[in-house]
Amino acid sequence: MKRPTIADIARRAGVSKGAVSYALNGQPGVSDATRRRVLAIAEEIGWNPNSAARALSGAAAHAFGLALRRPASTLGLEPFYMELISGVEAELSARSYALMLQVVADPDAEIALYRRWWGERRVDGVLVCDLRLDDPRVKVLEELGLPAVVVGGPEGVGTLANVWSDDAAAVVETVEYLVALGHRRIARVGGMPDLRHTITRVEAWDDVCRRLDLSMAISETTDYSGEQGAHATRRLLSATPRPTAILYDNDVMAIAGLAVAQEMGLTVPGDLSLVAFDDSPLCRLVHPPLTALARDIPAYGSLAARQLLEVVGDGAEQVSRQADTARLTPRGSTARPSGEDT
Amino acid sequence: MKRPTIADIARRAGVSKGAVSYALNGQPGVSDATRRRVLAIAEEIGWNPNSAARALSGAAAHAFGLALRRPASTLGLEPFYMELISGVEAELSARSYALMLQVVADPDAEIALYRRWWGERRVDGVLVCDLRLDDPRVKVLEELGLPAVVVGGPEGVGTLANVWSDDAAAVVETVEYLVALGHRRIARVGGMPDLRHTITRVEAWDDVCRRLDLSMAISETTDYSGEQGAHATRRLLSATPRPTAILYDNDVMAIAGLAVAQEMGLTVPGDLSLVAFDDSPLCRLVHPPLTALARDIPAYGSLAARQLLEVVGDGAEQVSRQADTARLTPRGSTARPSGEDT
DNA sequence: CGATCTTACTGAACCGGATAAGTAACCCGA
DNA sequence: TCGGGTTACTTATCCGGTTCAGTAAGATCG
Repeated sequence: MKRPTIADIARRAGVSKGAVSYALNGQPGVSDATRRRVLAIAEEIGWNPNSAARALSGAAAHAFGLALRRPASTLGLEPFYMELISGVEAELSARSYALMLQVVADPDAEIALYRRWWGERRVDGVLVCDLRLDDPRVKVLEELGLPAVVVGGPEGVGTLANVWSDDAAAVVETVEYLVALGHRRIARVGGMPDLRHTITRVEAWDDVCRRLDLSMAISETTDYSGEQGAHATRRLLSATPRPTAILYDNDVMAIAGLAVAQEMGLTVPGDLSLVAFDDSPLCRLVHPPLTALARDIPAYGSLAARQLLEVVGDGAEQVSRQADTARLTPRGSTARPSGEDT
Repeated sequence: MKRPTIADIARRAGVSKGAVSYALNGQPGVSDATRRRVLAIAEEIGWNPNSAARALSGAAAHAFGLALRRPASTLGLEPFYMELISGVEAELSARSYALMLQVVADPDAEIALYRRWWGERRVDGVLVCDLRLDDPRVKVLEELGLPAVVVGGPEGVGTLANVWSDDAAAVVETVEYLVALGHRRIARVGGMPDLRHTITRVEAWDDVCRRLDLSMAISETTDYSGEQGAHATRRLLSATPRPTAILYDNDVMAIAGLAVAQEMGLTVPGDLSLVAFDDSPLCRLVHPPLTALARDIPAYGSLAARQLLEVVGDGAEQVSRQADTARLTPRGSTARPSGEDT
């Protein structure tokens, strides 16, 4: 029952601990015969290297950290994180890297967690999500020298590496598409206003709406929850005249918006067109299926993981890498506005 | 930049490493004055215990493991895991325990992962989900002596601790409710047939349907995906006569089923009543909102985490603890069947 | 006042690997 | 046949904590 160590292997093989270590790590210094014997014994008694002992001898922790600052409820609902994690995992598990996950309550707790993880040498690097304006985490990570990859940017990441996708282009494409369909009164239900990517989207939205000279272009902000999405939709649809199209910052709010529209007796897409930022299978499951700005989020996570592996590996200087821009995927929730509204 | 060790503290404080260790751990053997001095220095130079060194001296890894065997796509969609994780985290992060997450491809990979985690002393215990019939993981964990808590059961968990909820009672309650509303032809779209909890639900379903002598009681099995849920629904609704109510084994399939019904021109709940097992905010967001068997999944995760802490803590013998039974939460998707169907 | 007990430490071993330095044994060429 | 190089090891040290066995100095007490 006691877990075997290299000393056990050494005793059985009749050689020293050092020789066993060389044999197991493919280092030169032992004969092929001895190496085979050692490996066979290790296999036989089910030996695994004690990661603590390895780490103590200066090796890497072979683990990355990911702190999530969202309440439990939101976490469960939004597919984004889970998809991101599965993408990260795809990259890491192939390399036997572990992912340490922790939910934190606030920015201070997150920073304390980074200090602890790094101090305890539990992780070799971290992934940072939900970049904010003047995000204090960036400076702390730089000071600590803790390798990190920011999922977001490219602005405001300091000297940290990052991966990002061009949300501005996606917003512009969507608005142009809606306008091409004939919409002139459009609205937007956005996420939390202090998040970097929300700011990027708002700016792109304002620019393109001004450029196309739309008669109505309202932006609302929410906390990404279905409740607030529904509430914002209700407010928007109670206005006179009401918008003929709404762009949501995530799929959960778009689905909530769809339910509100149906409940208010509006037909989608006849009376109202809806577009969701981020596409999850949910968008295809509701009726009508939602037009969405699809991003391959697992791929985004994989890219971030690969980048972090690189940063940790060769201590590369800052690298900024761009993921694919969200693809506008028209489905049943968008159409030209009905005549009276045009 | 170099991370400080207790040797650094010892040098500064002018005492030995041993004294510093006693001081930092609240052990007797140092005077209050020295203890305060040591703690102040530790604080000042930003010392954190090296977890590897601690673990090497026989301490716990202060981490639990969770292996997920689902493809990336399903993981992102189903809120269950993320909610479970957030519940687990709520318990663990308060105790500075970390959660190691890894996605695995198949049962063998999962077992190999347990061996590795335990051998490398990376985790103090694991949470096991998706218990199957004759699940090979149980025996391996028992043999390894790796502390574990099965989320499921109570049958088939061997000598492992477990937490479970009474799905059979929930199924019975739901069927009785539908029958009380006047339904006599009901169907069920279930999850993967080799999962323990699916078997439990099927048996309860068969029993109660036989007892109530229903004229139609079909069970379909799926892989929990929205696609298969939609497909099963299409098949069920194409039958003559068709069922007037369907119980789904998760919310994703129920939402897919709702979309299928609407697409086939059936009104919900007029022509068809729907009930979802597991309630996520999604059920409230679609129109009509879905009647659901609500479980507090974060609480379920917390319970499992607390149990694992106990098992690890005092090496308690087998404990089986029951979580709350799913509560039937009627919403807009269930009603008495329209006259012709009764 | 000397024996004993307590307090507050020090020094060293230990955990399980990695690794540098040391050491036999053997081979090769001059 | 001897020096030099290689091979195949062994020995010892290190990583950063924990912990146990000392050990001085001071307090307590008969």
